[in-house]
Amino acid sequence: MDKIHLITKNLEEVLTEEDLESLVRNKNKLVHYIGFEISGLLHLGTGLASSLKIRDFQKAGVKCQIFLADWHSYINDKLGGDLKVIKETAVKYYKEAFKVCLENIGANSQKVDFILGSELYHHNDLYWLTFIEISKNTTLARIQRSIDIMGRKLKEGVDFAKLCYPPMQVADIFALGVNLAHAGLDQRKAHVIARDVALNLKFKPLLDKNKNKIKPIALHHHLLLGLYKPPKWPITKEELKEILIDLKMSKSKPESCVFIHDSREEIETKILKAFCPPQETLFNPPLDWLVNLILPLRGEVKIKTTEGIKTYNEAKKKELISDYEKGIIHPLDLKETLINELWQVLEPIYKHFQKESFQKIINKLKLVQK
RNA sequence: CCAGGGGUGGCGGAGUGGACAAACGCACCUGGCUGUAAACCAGGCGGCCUUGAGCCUGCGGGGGUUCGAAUCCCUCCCCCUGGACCA
Repeated sequence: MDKIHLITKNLEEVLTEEDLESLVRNKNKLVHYIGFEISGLLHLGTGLASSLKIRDFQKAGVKCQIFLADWHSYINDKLGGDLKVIKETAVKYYKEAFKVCLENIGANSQKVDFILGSELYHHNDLYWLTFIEISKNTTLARIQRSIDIMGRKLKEGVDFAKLCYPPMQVADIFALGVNLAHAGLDQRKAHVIARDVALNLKFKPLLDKNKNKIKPIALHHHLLLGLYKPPKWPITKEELKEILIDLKMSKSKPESCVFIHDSREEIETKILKAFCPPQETLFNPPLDWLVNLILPLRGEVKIKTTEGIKTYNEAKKKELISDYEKGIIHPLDLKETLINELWQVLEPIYKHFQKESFQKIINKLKLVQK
């Protein structure tokens, strides 16, 4: 099943493989969606890692949709909690930025549908009915536990609107008729709720081609690591697993991530400063980026090793990691490769946004911290 | 609406009339050491400059008392805990 391979490659988690197989086997129309909050500038994770999978999905014949979650962003106090600014940013910047990213990595942006949350909800009784149905089929405790999907902790005293966010996110999936719900691993809780309530929905359940109720399949891509050293180091594998989501690249920590608009100099500075212990492969941001982003993006990379220049392709991912572990790749050589390769990908995007009209909005968003 | 607790720098958290530009910790920045980063050591960390026992801004907002306020009073806003109200 080549289709399935395309859909699942480089993913961190698929819920569940069996469901996906049966969906494909029965020749159902595959409908994908990935949702984004509207906040600051796009970074590599949002802009490239997500687009990379969209490219794969398109190759597999999947209908792809990007959901611009303006209401969710409003609920989550993004962009100063100003819905007008959020909407404007979604339409004028996010859409454009995603299109550019998609095109630059070889996906077809024309065939991706962009959907604005507020438009989906407008005059849509069925949506709100589904929202209520989802809420009826889950518990307050569960919703409370799931608010980390918005990057928040319950203890910070959330307002009630924030508790509406998870069921809304789940309702989005059903309202859009999505059978392939795609997101970073941090969105797991919402997707699991969606799967748990799916068969109980009456008003707008997700159906297969034979009109049977089905659960949406959750596809979770890897979250690129932030460039900083973890708060605790050294750290055990188990401890790391627990805090991994907190260590993802985050636009609220500009030095932890690379934005799709960063100049070559900015990229260089950030990556050279990145945490990168020799021979460490468990938590090593530059190695992580190279393996999980650059390799799939570029197909192959050349790196200086003590055994001369070596070429690694996607199939040699494990070899690259083990070579680093053996110490035949020096951290600085790894970083230099990463910088060069990353710039190959980002330069056209960088140039595209040099136009004055974009610079204005980019500079505005640069000042935004959340 | 009531009662109690609270709002201090990027974060956590001291300070409760003068020695506070505000302890301490974390984060961050610079330099040294490493073929990267980390660790470690030294320094910095509100702003300004003519770098000074200098000036300005500053402890939720506004007003006041005082020679002097983050610290006292008034008032408003917001957060937390419980209660009341409503059913």
